[in-house]
Amino acid sequence: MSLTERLTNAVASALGAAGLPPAADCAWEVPRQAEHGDYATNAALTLARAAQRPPRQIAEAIVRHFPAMPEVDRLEIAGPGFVNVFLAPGWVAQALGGILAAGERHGRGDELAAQRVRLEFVSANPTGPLVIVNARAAAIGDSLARLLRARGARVATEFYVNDAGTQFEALARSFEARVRQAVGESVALPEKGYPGEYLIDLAGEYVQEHKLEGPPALSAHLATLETEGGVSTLPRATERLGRWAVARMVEGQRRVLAAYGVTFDVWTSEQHDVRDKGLADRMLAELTARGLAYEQDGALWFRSTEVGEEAADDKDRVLRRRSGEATYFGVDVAYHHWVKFADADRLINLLGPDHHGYVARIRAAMQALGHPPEAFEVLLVQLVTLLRDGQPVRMSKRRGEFVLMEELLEEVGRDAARFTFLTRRHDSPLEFDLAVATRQSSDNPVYYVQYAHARIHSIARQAAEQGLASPAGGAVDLTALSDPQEQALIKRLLHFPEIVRGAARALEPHRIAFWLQELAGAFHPYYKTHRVIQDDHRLMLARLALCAAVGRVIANGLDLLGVAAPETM
RNA sequence: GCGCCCGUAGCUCAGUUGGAUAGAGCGUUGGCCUCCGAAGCCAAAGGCCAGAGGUUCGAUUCCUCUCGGGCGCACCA
Repeated sequence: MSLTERLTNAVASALGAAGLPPAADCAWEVPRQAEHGDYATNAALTLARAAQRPPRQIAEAIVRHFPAMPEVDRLEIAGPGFVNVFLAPGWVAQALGGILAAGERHGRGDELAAQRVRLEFVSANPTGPLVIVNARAAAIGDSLARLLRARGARVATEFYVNDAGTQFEALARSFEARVRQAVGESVALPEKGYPGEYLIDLAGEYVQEHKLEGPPALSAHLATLETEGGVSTLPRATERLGRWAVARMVEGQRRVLAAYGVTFDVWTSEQHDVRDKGLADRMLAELTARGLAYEQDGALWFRSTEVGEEAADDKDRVLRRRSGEATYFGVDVAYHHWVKFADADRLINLLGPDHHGYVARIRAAMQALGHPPEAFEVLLVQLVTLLRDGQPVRMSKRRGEFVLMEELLEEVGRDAARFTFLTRRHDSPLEFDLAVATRQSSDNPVYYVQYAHARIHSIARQAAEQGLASPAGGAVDLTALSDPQEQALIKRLLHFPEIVRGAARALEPHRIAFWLQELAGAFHPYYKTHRVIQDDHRLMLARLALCAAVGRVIANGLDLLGVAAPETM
């Protein structure tokens, strides 16, 4: 049972003893001001109305009947009726032992143990290399997975490859044109094609790998491709070329993500895992049978406006075009219901802001199919405005101008890039100045946190070299840690599990990043003013234990962000 | 026109399901290495939390409106 849970029980017990009704919710917070104690509750304030008593009177009753606890040194009533709790220094010092014993598990919990989560992020179209905003989504998504797992959830991370439909066809046609150009044919890029240089490079690779020397060789090659099967409305050879390009593109994306430290449990192909299995047609039939879809003007429409009180869309949406082909939406409903919900009871999708108009209809469809509204969550990751020396850089795959995620990794580095993305809320637009990030890389807050970790390991190394390593477990007298800064550090470490729990519940990994900066910000000054390695052996061992715990928690926190915790820098 | 997100220090951003005196980094100014790592520490300056109402014991936080910025509103994905 956590400390705040024990405190809550104590309040309940006190209220009972005082003959007062139980507090509906007894929330504990850590006051900003140290003078206000280590924990404070507003229970008396929230209870005042129901109990028809002044809050301070209730607070007095709570304090008077509060059961004795080894954790608590004293209580105080403050302001309009807060009950402030001051922890007992002896108990705090001993609590450090619990943190050290928990080690890697300090911060973990099991309140999400019942959840099977399907977490989709990045899911960039296979029509070009990954760009900066993908790096942001990757950092957030990967950290979310780590957070949810830390609190017990079973998480499957997923990258959904949109390798079908209009965009795929545009890519296939563009790629074919580039291949033809590569062997010397004079053909123009299709009108809605992708002009990016990456397709030129890729076409060059294709020609080289297939040893296509000149237009005749290409024609013969394309003729052989025509004989093989295809599923889109494209000429078969064009589609085959497109498939090859997509496979290469996805492989490139996968490789960059891996270099970033992000791997996915599931790579879903729209073509193979949804369309080829006929899931879309099955879904459209099912929706029609359930009366959730209707025909009009030759198209099949979903009753978005009539489904789900909160999820209601503002207009009905097309599931199947007059041409007979399912829309992206139609496919997506089938995919969400039969693929994603097949082995998960909670879906979390990270999408770009351009998708936000799309969320309502998918949510409506999921509710109509019987999934509770809270089982489908969408996090809109806002755009990254990339600056170079203060000047905005346009990022458009279609115009072929962008800064690649790969380049970001080279210029800024994996840890600094991830940490920077994770020190912003996902829903606030982000300005990322490459020049500044590169020039000031040593001022990046990530190094501040990592430096504290490296410093701690340096101390431990020196202690070990001097034969001062701490004795086998339990022999350290932690009560030596009575200094206010030491007490404050331990209390901070004790907060960590609650911070992780809150970040996982709110799906906000940035809370971890900020908290780590605060922890490092408490450790560095402590280090400056307190000698760890020193003559007082008892105090030294206790301080070594404190440092070890701080290092351990920093490492645990950085791990939740997917950032390394180096022992030397 | 309708909908969503955002507006907090010069800049980039936090602000714990509404809590007590709104914080950090960068930048600026001034100090600190014969002593466990100066990627560090100490100090100063910097705010009408866009604005106006409302709910509340209490509002940066919730509601309404106004202003300002971004993004969506396809038988595209």
